[in-house]
Amino acid sequence: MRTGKSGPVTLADVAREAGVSLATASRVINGSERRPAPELVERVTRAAERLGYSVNAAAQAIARGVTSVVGLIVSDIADPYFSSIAAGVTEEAERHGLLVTLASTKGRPEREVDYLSALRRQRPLAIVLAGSRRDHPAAERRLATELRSFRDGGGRAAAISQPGLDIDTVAVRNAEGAAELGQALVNLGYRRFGVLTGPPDLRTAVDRTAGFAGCAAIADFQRGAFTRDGGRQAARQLLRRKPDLDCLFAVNDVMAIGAMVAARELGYRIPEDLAIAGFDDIPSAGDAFPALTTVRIDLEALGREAMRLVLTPAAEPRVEYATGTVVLRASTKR
Amino acid sequence: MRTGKSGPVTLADVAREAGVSLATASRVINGSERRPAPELVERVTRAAERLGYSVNAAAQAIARGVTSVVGLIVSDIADPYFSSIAAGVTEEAERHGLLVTLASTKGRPEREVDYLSALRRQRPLAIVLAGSRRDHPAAERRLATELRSFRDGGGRAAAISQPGLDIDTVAVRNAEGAAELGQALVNLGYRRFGVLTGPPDLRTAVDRTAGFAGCAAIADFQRGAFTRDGGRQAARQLLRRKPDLDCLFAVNDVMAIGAMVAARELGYRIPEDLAIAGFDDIPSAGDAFPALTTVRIDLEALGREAMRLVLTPAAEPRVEYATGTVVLRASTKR
DNA sequence: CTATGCTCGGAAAGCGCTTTCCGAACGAGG
DNA sequence: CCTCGTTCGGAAAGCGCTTTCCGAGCATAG
Repeated sequence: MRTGKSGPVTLADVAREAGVSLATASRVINGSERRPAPELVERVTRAAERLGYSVNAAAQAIARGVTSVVGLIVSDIADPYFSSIAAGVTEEAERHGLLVTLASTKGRPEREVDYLSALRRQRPLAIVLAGSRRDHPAAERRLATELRSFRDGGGRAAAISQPGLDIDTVAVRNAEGAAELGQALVNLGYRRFGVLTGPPDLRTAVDRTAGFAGCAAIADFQRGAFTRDGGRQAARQLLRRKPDLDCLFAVNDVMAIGAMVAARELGYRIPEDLAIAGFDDIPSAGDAFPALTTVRIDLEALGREAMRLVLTPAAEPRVEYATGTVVLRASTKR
Repeated sequence: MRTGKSGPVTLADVAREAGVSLATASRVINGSERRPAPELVERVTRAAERLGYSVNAAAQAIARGVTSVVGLIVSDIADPYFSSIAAGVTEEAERHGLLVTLASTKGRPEREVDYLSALRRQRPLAIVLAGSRRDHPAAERRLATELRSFRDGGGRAAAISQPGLDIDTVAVRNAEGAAELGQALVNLGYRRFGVLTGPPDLRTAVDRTAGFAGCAAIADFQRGAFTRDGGRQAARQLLRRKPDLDCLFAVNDVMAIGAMVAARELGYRIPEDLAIAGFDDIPSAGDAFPALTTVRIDLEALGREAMRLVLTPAAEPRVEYATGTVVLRASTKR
């Protein structure tokens, strides 16, 4: 099909093929204000098709001064929590004809900054930060600096999860959700609670623990990584130490699922011997057996909402709160 | 910090600030062959930092003729199967300093083409197609055309899953894996098999069904969507029709998990009354209760391998096969 | 001390597009 | 029949970079 010079077909090629000027070709292809005569439109369209032309987004971006991509930074795209958020973000992006460039930091705050600056180079319309906020002052400061430069240059950014970054934020009422859950479990008659807390520098984890502690008397804590295996190990240690707990609260669902595995390995029946509850309501929470009691957060909505915020500029950073709802399932049946 | 004109800081701004020419600034920033004198490097670096400069990737792409992004098309990023693949792709991309632009088609073949052409505009170094191949001749033809233009223009592409697209492919030995699983289940003593097949136009689903059927006598089939709910509904219908099956094979894990839910709703104990097996070994398969027997595919490796293939150009399209290994777990314990 | 060969900054061309501006062509109004 | 106002195609400038090319300055060899 293509002959001669290599590399992608350019608009100039199309114009030549159609026997019109570059300007006319451009006007046809990008549907500008000025619509050339029907016959020319036809010729150009045909030529473009014949050559398999695809506009060069980079050139367009540079000429127009805006791109049509948004950046998304998550901690781990394989984690259902983040992949659900990503689904919401991509869905809303698509609705606006935008492409999403994804970065997965694997939880390391330094990488978050690196990725932010890599994304910044793409001059995205907006950047959504969905990585978990950690108490890591140095990284946080670098992040803020980078973010400021980005916004000074006309970029827009939003965060999902904790507020505190001085940008549009969709925050989760972690403490409140955990408190409600704690209350519900107390109402169910549980008394000897064990809590599997996440990393101490992870604000989400800390807030959930605190909220829960406000409503339910906690017999013991055990820290663990924010992952399935973290939950499993933490539960194992905790149950070894305090075998007579009657309910375990893991600060997120993936930990809770790990905890279920551990509890069963130690011979507990769930929920008869030990109840377990989580937080987030990731898709597999409802499929676990017994189905996991948790605090439902509409994760896709979080993603969609962050996109919406970031695409409707405002003078001041806004913070929206998503509240979770307690979902009692079989893992805490009495 | 910034004064005067708006928009992001440009290299020209940096050069002016540092009192050097554009050329020198460029040489310092992008680390070209020619290293300017230390003093100038210092001045430029300082100026860039002071201004919060971030190179414009689009301009760079256009000047250099290559970008540093790769495109990834999946069916549904919220599905653990695809998010695991995405994790592999992003991991390998990062290792090469590349950014990943993600598109989620929600299973509609037409959208796959749309996204492909949208991605093509970004002139990515490579595009990885991880959407499921369907028998949808029209869409497939458009896809092939688009793909050809992309490659004619110097782009590289790879597919994950089925071969047949005339590009580098990482394929899964679906039939073989399913056959091995069938054999293993027969060895375990199961005899009355029910199969939950996916959509009839989905090659992956068809191949797995066929492979399984080659080794195990199938009492009945039931078609269903390739999702959790599809599995649940299909299982429900099938079990209503043939209540005395002793083992259900769902052509993927998410369907199998849905089937578990349905079976339990109908009063079956698993695995005592009914065994269940899936395919893929998504992360939650091992966490299900009872843990799900399945065919393990290293999904992240699929993603990594596809990236590797696509980044090491070859004259002819290559096809690599990933073979699954049967993992017997509690859901088929005898 | 001159000829030769470097090294190193900077001017400028060029990447693929968009958009402004200009001038030609044409229709309508007087 | 002329003028004015439109419409429309094309030339060219410009977007932010990279890179080639040139010329100045310097060290070394003869």
